[in-house]
Formats: sequence, C-alpha cells, structure tokens
Amino acid sequence: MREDESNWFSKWEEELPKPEELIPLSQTLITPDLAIAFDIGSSQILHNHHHQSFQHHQQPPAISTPSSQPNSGEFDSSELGGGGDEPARTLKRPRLVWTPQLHKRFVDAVAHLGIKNAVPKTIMQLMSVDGLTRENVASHLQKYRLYLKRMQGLSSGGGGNGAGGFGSGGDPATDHLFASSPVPPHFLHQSHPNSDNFLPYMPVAALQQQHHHHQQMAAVAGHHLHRHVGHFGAATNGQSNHQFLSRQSSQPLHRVGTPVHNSYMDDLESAKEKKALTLFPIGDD
DNA sequence: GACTCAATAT
DNA sequence: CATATTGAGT
Repeated sequence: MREDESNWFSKWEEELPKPEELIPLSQTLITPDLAIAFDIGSSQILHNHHHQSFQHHQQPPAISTPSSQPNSGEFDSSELGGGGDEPARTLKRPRLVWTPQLHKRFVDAVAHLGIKNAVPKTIMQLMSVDGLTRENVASHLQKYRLYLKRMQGLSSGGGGNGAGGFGSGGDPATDHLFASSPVPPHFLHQSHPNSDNFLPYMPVAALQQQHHHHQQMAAVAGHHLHRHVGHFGAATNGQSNHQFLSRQSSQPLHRVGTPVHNSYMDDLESAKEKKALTLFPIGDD
C-alpha cells in the first residue's frame, strides 16, 4: 500500500512545479453572455442556432425602488437605458456544480500555491475560471480541508482514494467529489515550526490564451433520484460543442437557463427551478 | 477587508 | 445531498 503513496508522490512532483507548464491554467466557467436579454422589451436576440434553446429566468435582485412592494411576481423592470451603464446586475447565480475536472483545477491550484498561499482569493485567481467567485472557492475549500483532515486521521492503508468505492460507514458526509481527484501527496498539514514554504510564485498572469477548442456547456444536473453523476466529459450526446467567447474578469455572470429538454434526464419533474451552473471542461487534463 | 470555522439554509 | 449563506472570531 505504501507503493501507492510513493507513486503519486513522484508523479506530483513532476507535474507540479513547472512554471512553464503551469500557466495554461485557464478555463472559463459559464457560458458567455447568454443572459443579457430580458428587459429589453421588444428587442430580441437572434437565435438562429440549432442548439438547445436556453431560457433564463431569473429574479432581479430587487433593486428596490423606494417604497415598497416588491413585486412578488417575477420580474420588474427598473432602470435601464437612459443612463448608459453596463448593468452589473447582482443576480443570483445558480449553484455551481463542481465537476471532477473543475475540482481538479482547484486541487492543482492549491498544490501549486502551497498551503500557505492557498487562500480563496489566490486560488480563484489561479484557476482563472470565469464566473467563479471567491465564495465558491471558499466554500469548497472548507469542505476540502475537512476531507483532508479526515483522511489523515484514518488509516493510511485503506485509503479510499483512486476512485470508485468508498465505503466509509461513519461519516462519509463530505466526499465523493474529493475522492475522485488525485489528492496531492501531502496537503496534509505538517506543522512547520520555522520552515517556510517554497514555491515563490507569482500570480500567474492569465492573459494568455490558446487556441484550443475548449468549450463550455451548460449542463444541468437533474437529480432527484439519481445518485452520482456519471461522466459527462465525453459528449455523449450528439451535440458537440461550440466555441464561445471567453471573457476573463469583468463581465457579469451568466447563468444557464433551464435545460429545456435534453435527450434524457427528465421525466417526472424537471420543470423545477433547478438550475446549475456547470462548466464543461474538456479536454485536456 | 480577508481568512477560517461552525452552523444553518436551500 | 451538495452548495450557499451567515455569523463570529482572528
């Protein structure tokens, strides 16, 4: 069993600290401006795409006109137009779905940063996933840390890593996703009395782009009877991807609308307000 | 303000 | 159930 550990160890060593190779960490989360279209009233977007049609409906945060009465309804139209501001609408984002790929990025970022610098802001920056917020990362990080702690306390032998099964009986509460990612060797805390960390890195300037066809798709998780998401990685559906613009920084959020109808996964209830923001990591890993 | 943690809400 | 949100302490 010890072999396992040493195995990843060397692997990680190679994989990690290489500046040259590290930079290409950039992925964009949600699809681009998909959502800027509601209140325009009569204007319409042209959709001639033979894609799935997205629909969005969201609740404006109630910019609150003074006085009262929230329209409990669905939307209100408030200011717009005249002023000429890009509306940085404070919309409510759909829940982020942490796919194994996304989580991998997360782990990579943390690994590269070193425990010390691995704080939400930095991680988020390094990940360069568009749309990802600090809170998203913070929340996930919190759980991730708990996961690591748990693993430490447990026997090193039975470590249920790798993938697949996990059978903790006691309190498996926080795992699944974590378990499927190659947990770096020892994020496990080691107290450093006076040793500092190495890796004097700098925030990577994520200004570079590659021409790789990465695309993102909005997938919605329709669960409710389904446990564990399979692999979406491969576009099992006939629809392949499309290329969108990826904007980095700035740009409000976009959320995907309801799935409308996909080939599968919706039967009983789906018309719920279940919206999830998920990115589609493709490719390379 | 930002980070961490626990508890809680959805 | 997985995330988000909130509150308190540093």
